Amino acid sequence: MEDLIYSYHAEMCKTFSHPKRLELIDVLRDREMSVGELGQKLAILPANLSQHLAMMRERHILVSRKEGNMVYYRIANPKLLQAFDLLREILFEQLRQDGALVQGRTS
Amino acid sequence: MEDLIYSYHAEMCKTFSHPKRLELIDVLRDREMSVGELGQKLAILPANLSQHLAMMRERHILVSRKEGNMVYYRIANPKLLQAFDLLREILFEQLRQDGALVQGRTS
DNA sequence: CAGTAACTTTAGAATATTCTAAAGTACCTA
DNA sequence: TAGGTACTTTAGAATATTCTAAAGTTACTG
Repeated sequence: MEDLIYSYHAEMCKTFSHPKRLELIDVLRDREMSVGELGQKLAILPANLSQHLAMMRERHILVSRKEGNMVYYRIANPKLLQAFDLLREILFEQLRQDGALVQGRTS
Repeated sequence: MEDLIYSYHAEMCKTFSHPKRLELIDVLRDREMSVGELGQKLAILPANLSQHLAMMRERHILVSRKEGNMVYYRIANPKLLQAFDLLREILFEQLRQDGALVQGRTS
């Protein structure tokens, strides 16, 4: 039974295992956006963008809404951003300790 | 530059994209354990367990300590558990809404 | 209704992940 | 130092993920 929960949890985490999907989540942080708008921000082919969006929609990470010709996506659960930010904090703590990512930092 | 951060972030999340690795994190929640002890709890072949542990060690999710014949693993950063729990909360909210996971629930 | 814009889906090649079995290393103990 | 215990590494087959290009769908617009 617990095993099933770990599997669901892992499925959810797979969503976060791709840089472009993380970027999508980050870009959708404050407001919904149309697919076209997302495509402009992300430097990615439309087909590939659509695939990433579909995956996140199926896993209920994103929610979509159709309006005429356009489809708008937004983050399903704002708690997701808290988790996102927490992981990023951990990441920065690691990088600070390891001294990686030193080159190119502006701050 | 941001791209690099998303990549690091995604790399970290790959660690959480496997049920056995999530179970390892959960089992190590309260205290360090030897590899043997982990093997008993997890129903997994030693070689495979070792591979999962190595991956998490390399990504600084776990820390290991050798004592004589045995190797002990523990969670590197306690904030990780906060993120883990937050994601699990989101997961349960989703499951409650979707009505999945209904069969087999004891509570 | 023909043409176009905004997305999505499919197919399939390239790449990455996962698992098992076998071999390897390090340390302890008689 | 021979043998055992605890763990790791390697090799490679099975599976899953990702990307591109091409074709498909839906809705608007003249």
